[in-house]
Amino acid sequence: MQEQEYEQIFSRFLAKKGLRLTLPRKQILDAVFSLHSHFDAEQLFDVLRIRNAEVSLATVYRTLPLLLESGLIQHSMRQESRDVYEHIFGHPRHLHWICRQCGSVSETSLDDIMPYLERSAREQHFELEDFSLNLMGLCWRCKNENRNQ
Amino acid sequence: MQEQEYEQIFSRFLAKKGLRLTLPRKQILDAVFSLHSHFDAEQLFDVLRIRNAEVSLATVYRTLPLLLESGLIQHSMRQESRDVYEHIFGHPRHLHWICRQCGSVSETSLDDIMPYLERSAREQHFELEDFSLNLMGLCWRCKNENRNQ
DNA sequence: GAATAAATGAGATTCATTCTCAACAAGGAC
DNA sequence: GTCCTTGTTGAGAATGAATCTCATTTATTC
Repeated sequence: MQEQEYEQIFSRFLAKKGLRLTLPRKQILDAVFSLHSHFDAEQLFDVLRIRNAEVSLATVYRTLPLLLESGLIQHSMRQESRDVYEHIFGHPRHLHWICRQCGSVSETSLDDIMPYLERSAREQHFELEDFSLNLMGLCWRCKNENRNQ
Repeated sequence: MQEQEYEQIFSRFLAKKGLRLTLPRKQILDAVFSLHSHFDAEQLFDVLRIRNAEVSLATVYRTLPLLLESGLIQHSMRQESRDVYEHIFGHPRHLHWICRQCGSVSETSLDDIMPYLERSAREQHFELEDFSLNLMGLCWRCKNENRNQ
């Protein structure tokens, strides 16, 4: 399965930094990849408890930056004053359309604008590592709802 | 001067909501437009004190959402766990290139990708109100510095 | 099997932001 | 004018996500 792959990636990443893939880290990693949508630290912590993994919230918070740096997850947005992440292993990067009314998040491809961003980065000699492209407004659902009131 | 213009805009916006352009709000508005770069709530508060405006931090925090909603400022990024804003009256919208090492922020035009975003919004019947397009990495300065070490 | 370095949980701490509340204005109705 | 409603403010308390501390445990090396 794919499981081995992300584990290998993380394990190698950690080794390169002189760190180890411990049980808590493995459990956090698995929890992250068991989710197929956005999550924040607290939600991830809940998933871990449901899976009977004895990992503290502190360790969750400590592991997130490592996962970010390894490239396995990305910081995808900030919602309700919480940092929201998603795993991006296998996924292509995408834009987020965030409804300010119902909070729903939908995604679209970045293909059309990626070449432009890359060219722009090259022109400035900027080394692009990460980015967040979030678009806020009203989804069609909420737009219609508001109209009918 | 331009001063009247943003004041009028804000005043009208407030009136539409049954609110008034009070002295503290006027002072905050002027402080915002006296700045020509990004700022957070605390920095804005400092500017107000320097200008001898007796405005509390609470009022600064209360006024920022109003300025946002009026379209006079935008939430441009989050840096060091603080929300960073900038006024956008007269300015065209832009992308932010944020260096993770030195914290510098540079801007480039959105012209090339805006049509795509608008088309994509139309296709989904999404009413676009606001967006943040932030690109993180290393600026050329820090990239060179790292190389020379 | 020391010695060194990394990891962890639990709880305390930080700090940006929001909330509460009492006091104060402004404007309309009469 | 006076009453009444509604908006506004400052000061400080409260919130809560994220980080830090520290004592303890675990792994690795020599």
